[in-house]
Amino acid sequence: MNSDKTIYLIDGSAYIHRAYHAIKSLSNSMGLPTNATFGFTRMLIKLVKEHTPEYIVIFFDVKGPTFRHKMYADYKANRPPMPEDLILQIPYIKDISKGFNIPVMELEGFEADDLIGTAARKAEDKGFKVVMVTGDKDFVQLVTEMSSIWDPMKEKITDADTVREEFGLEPLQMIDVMGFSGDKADNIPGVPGIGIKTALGLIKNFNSMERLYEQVDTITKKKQHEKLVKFKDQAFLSKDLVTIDRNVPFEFVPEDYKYRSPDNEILAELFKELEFRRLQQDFPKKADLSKKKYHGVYTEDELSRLIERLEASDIFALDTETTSKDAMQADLVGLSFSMQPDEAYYIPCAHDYPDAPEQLEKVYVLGQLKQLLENPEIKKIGQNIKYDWIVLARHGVNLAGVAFDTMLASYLLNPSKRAHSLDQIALDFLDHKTISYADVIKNVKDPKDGGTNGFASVPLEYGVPYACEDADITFMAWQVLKKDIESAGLNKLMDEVEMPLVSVLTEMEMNGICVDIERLKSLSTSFAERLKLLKQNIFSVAEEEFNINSPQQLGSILFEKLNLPVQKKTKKKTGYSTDVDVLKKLAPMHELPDLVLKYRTLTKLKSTYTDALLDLIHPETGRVHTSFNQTVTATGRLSSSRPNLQNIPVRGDDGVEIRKTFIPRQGWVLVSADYSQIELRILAHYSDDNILIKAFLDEEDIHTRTAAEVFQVFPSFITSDLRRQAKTINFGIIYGMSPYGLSKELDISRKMAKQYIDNYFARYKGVKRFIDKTIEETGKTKKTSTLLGRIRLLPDINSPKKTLREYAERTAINTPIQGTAADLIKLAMINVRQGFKDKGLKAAMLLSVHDEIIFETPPEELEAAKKLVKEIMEHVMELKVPLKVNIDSGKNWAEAH
DNA sequence: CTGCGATCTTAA
DNA sequence: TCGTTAAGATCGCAGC
Repeated sequence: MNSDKTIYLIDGSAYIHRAYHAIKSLSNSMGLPTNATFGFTRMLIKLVKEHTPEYIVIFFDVKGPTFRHKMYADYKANRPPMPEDLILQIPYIKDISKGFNIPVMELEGFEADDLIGTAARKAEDKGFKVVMVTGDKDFVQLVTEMSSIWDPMKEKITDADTVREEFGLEPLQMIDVMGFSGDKADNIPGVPGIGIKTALGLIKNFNSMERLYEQVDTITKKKQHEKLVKFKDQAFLSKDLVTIDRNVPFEFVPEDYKYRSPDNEILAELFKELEFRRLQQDFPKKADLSKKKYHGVYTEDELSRLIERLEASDIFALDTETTSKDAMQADLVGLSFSMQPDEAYYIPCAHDYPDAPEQLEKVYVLGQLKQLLENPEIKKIGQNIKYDWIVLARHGVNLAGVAFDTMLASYLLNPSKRAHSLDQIALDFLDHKTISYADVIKNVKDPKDGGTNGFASVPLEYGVPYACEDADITFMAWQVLKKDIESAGLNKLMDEVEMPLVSVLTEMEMNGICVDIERLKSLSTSFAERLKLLKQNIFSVAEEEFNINSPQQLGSILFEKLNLPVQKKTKKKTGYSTDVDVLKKLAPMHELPDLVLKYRTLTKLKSTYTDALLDLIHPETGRVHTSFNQTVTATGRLSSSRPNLQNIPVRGDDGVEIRKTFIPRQGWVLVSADYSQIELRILAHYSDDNILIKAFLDEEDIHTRTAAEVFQVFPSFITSDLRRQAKTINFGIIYGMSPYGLSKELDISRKMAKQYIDNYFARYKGVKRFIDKTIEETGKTKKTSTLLGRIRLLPDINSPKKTLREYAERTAINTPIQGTAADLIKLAMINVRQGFKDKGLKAAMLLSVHDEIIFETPPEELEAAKKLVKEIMEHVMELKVPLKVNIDSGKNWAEAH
């Protein structure tokens, strides 16, 4: 007997349907839906990882009628046909199964249930233990002492004892129960009025359907007796329908189902096409490490030979290894280079661990490399080169000749991707799985003893191949990416905007901005005092102490203790919403909501701005050095982090107090230049709308103009409230707002909101045309683009799912507008920096906040700098309407803005 | 203790 | 179901 052998029988059809409905939206950049495929794959991975089965087989339903349809014409009659976007995924799901090396069984005229029932019986006969992998409750009848059910998604195991415990019956009796109760989903009628509860009771009393009918007259409940008698035939028919056929004619040869490990080659290929990035990493194609020529450079002789080779090549990839991810804090521990595929060099110069080999001095290495690195004629390739640029600059080397950044290239090709790391690029563009940093750092000896010092603590037998690979992959990725960039028509944007911007951002990050530390500290204390009072006040009003920061606890106080009316549930309907809108609505009814609102704004300001800012002041420069990310946003904007200086408060007295803590360096002036109505001007340009264009040419107030058009009132009669409403409409248009959204924002009826929008489009006909045309065009190309040719892929633009499609439509409108604004300000930053240099001005650019550039200048050059910046920004590109820049200066950011 | 999703708030 | 793009704090839960 081989009773220790276990076979897994997988209900494939059930899983693909479940995954399809559980995962709302997922598709690759080609628009191929992948939600069911992904869910199915995740289930298989879980199965294979957690259970390591010895025998395994997947079953699928076959399209078309089964023997049950012959018994009962209406079987599954209320089932809608399989959705189009699921049918498309079936071939991939079968391919995935093949990739896992799991055999697939299907048979015309039978459902997966019957095949599994039969297979289970035959396997039991041969002495196997059986695990049926499914989430379908119909399978309970197949459970025996040898066979159980496992639902990997709910982590639930159902064996014979569980069935007895849960239902109080033997598994086989569940057939009779279901015969009575029927099944809505499969259109099995059962006996009307008898549900699962009643049916369970009946079978507990009578043991089976047959026995029940033998003694049917002993049933005392009149109504129930009547129904049972009347629907007797239907009950037996239902029982037959729910009975899983355990005698389907097919061969069962266990040896055919013996499990082999997955075929990574096939899976890697599939995952790549489907764009399952996380999974792709788990099933890598094997790299051929043997052909790699990676070298450590330890002697003066080796270094000079390497430099000769680098000087002789037109272009090479470089990478730095350091002690920190923060470029402003990192110490250099080594450099790697690659000038041809599969070959790379690492020069360690500060690795420090017990028994570390002797290395070249850092100062010596940089001294030798300086000329090469600062030579603009010899081109350099990097991955996130801004990082290396800053690190090297802090070590006295000013990089020149930077020609290509692989991270930027990956971003331009598809800005919606979450990751543009070298690991991801290697997978996406080279089909290569890199050595993981986690694996390398694992080899650090005695991590507890004295703590690690980042890459400096990595032993060189691991450090050299890792560092070499970085340079090697960067070089090889460049070869692929430069071609992709060219064929996508992105080379101009790359060469004239993104690459030149890197050096501008490098300078800005190194400049940093000065903050008034004393002022910030006293602001923090004053916030703390006010918070203490507020907190006491809140607790006394609530008559109990609780965590005000917890929406959950706040919700139970507001809506359960105080019984205030619930306004809305949270997104995932897990609880009551307590956001600003809700609290504002509740404010007139009770004292508490308003206090909480005040508490919220104050804690936000204190924790996110005052306290966090103090923590991020650089120990040496005494300034705050944000990092600008060039590859995050889907539209082409920059983002800023640690700290995020793009969302420093501007509204409210306390916000202004925070802005006042940003100051120029001693004796200088802070200047802020911002584009006026940049997005609406871009809309005017794109749409060629007469009214919009005229309004900007005449320098009208655009929101007043819109109010006049939409509300049919002369501009001189527009009140500030009407102007406010028009402003909301103007922004709503840019974001593709619906009548519902507008009604909520303006607190008016939906009908009224629709009227406003209709009025808007009736007047601004060009805007309407632009929107329609853009959506139509995007439907064909599946992407939108900005004036400078930046693209964003929109695979869902023709999706049959309304929410997905409409979201894609909104982004198809918004991205060209927001993205073109981003193009403009990026160009402006490049030109302004160049302008300062050309005119010999000392002014230094510090920040950029979407439509605003902030710089500092000595006061004697203030007027010249302002004039230059305004001139450059306003003429960075010629649109159909003029660009307008407001520029102001002061002794802090609040004054300048 | 760490990671992660959900909720909430800040900006343009 | 219902307006775009971001970063970040905190809570509360799951898993180690």
